[in-house]
Amino acid sequence: MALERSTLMESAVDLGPELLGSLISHTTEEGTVTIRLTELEAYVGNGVDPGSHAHRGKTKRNATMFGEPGHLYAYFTYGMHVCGNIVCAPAEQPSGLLMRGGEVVEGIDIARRRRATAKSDRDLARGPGRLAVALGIQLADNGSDLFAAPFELREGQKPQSVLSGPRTGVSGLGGSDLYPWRFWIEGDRTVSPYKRHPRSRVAVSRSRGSRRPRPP
DNA sequence: ACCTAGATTCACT
DNA sequence: GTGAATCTAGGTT
Repeated sequence: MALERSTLMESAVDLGPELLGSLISHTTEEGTVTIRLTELEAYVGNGVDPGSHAHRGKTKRNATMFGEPGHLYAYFTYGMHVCGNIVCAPAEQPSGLLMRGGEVVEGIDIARRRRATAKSDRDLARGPGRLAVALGIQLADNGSDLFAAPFELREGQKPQSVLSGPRTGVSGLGGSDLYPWRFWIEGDRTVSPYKRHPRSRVAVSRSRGSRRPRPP
C-alpha cells in the first residue's frame, strides 16, 4: 500500500516505526536529493508531552503542527539549525515526526556540496540539522506539502528491525524523556550519534531474534 | 523592551 | 568529551 496523506492520519507515536525506511525527496534548481529515513522522533501536543513545541497550544511558530498531515513543520533552533518534521494526525491534533537521521540515496553530489564539512557520506544526513541541510530545507519551507512538488514522500523498503528509546535533546522536565518515542533502524550507520541513550528497547515485533539491542 | 532556553553542530583535545 | 557559536519564539518586566 502506497504512502499517502491518509496514511498519516494517526499519531506520530504509532507512525514513527512505520515510516522508517520511507523516502523523502526535494527538488531544487540543483536537482533532486532523496533521503531514506533511518531515525525519527515523535512529538505530540495534546498536553501530555512537555517536550513538544505544541505542548502549550497553537502559536505562530508551531501552527503547521495543527494543520493537515503530510506537511512539513520546519523550525529554527540553537541559533543555527533548521529541523524538519512530518506533520501527522488530523488537523487540530498536533503531532509530528522529527527527521533525525537518514541516508542520501539520490543526488549525493548535491548533498555533498551542501554539506561540505561532512567527513564521509555517512554524515551527510546524520542528525536533524544535517539532514535538513542535505535535503535543502529552509525555514521558509515550513508548511510545505510533502505530497506535492518540490517535495515527495513515498514508501521505501521496510526495515528488518526497528528499535525505540527515549528521545534525544528534550530536557528532563516533566519526565518527557521517559517517553520512548525515538525510533531508529537497528544497526544503521546513519542514525544520529548525539546523546545516544544507554538503554534502548525493541519497539516493533518486526525485529527478530531480539538479543540485547545495541544503541546506534 | 528584555531575557532565557532550546527537538544542535563543529572543531578541538 | 567538551565548549563555543548562534537566533528565534515565548514569557516576563
